[in-house]
Amino acid sequence: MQDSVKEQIIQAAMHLFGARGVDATSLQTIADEVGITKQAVLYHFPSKEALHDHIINVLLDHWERELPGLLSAHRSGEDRFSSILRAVIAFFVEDVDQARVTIREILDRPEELRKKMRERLSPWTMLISEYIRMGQASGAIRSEVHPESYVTQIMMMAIGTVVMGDVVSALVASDENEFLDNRINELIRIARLTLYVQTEAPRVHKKSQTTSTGE
Amino acid sequence: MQDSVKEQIIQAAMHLFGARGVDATSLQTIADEVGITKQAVLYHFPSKEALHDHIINVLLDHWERELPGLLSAHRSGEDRFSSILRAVIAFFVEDVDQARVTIREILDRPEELRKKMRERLSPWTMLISEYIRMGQASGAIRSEVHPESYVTQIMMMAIGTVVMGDVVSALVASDENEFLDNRINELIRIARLTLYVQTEAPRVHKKSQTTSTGE
DNA sequence: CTTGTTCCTTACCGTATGGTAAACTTACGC
DNA sequence: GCGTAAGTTTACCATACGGTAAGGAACAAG
Repeated sequence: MQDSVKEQIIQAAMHLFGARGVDATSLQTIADEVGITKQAVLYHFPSKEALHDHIINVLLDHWERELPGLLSAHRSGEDRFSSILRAVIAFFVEDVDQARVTIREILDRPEELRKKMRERLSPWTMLISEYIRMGQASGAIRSEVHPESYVTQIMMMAIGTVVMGDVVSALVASDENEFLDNRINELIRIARLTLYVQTEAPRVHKKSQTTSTGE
Repeated sequence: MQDSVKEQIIQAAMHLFGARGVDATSLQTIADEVGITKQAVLYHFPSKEALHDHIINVLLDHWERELPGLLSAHRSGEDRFSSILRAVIAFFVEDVDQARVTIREILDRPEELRKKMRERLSPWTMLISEYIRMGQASGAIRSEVHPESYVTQIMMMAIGTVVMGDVVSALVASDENEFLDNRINELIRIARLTLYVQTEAPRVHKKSQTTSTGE
């Protein structure tokens, strides 16, 4: 019974905020999508700003809840890396709305988001930096890697791949033959190769140069 | 004398659209920034949508004009790559507003932007893909590179670094010690290493393993 | 002086927005 | 039956928005 009206409002808002942006989404539109009146929305959330804030918190809650799981419980060794990265990407793919809202929030209210991210998420992601430093100490990870910047760049690439990739790829694709899977594979190749000392791909997926006969 | 009112409107709109988004920017706000009335804006542009469209075209014009120059007129060899990439990044850094507007447009009107990008920009960026393929044929560039995806990802990383980097880096930085330069350097390292076959940092040979701090 | 054009202003309008106030409905404990 | 609290509705409001209409100021050409 938790799929209450309030929950529906949150879902609708997350979707619409992601698709059109907060400013471009009126309370009426959200209400319509849920099938209630605008005032019903204002009953559950005292103001639009309160709803906005709540949506951001929902998003951070979700990440805070899922992130630890993504970073553990995977195979060990170097494949562990690909596995984790794929999980992170899948996480964004499954929640495109949330990814879009995140990017919009970065643009609209960077200061607030920075603060919240640092408070709530950085404890987890900084584990990755630590992991990298340990790897550097043991010689498994390239010494030139700048851990924090590396993580930042890969994270950005992951979320960007999902949210903006299909448009950016128009820069370079003359046809519709540029698919998400290709970009994800390239992202993983890039991330892995630039991290580990020995990464001459165990199984070179030499899928194509001329035709990517994907689905 | 071309720094006319119309030009001022365009500049103000570019800035405000980038900072707050198109929907969140009223014609009045633009007019205020220029120091004229709202109707003066509507004299030069018949509607807000027309202004919006024009801004996007200005942006594409700019890119179309500058891109060729960025891709040529640089040193040759492998340094040419870093040089070009730095120029591209500098291009975004100098026009953060335009970069921000671009990302917002990707979110708000992906279809339209896709179309325009493909028509106007892809001829230039596809040169890079061609360059990569040639490099692959000659053996200088890694065969695993998926040219289009590679270009897409690096482009996205470049623009993302400038526009979203400081917020995303909050994921991993406990303090303000994470700067743009670090991310740019890491981006260049990543881009270069994943492209060329021989990129074991020009100076790292058997001699020394612990050479970390590059330039 | 008149006419026309360019650029910009004041005045105004219909609509949609976020938000307040109050009434209504349903359910539940007493 | 009565009170009361949660949830939702209808009614209403002030504001801000994009846009239209019309009029002026400046200036040039006849």
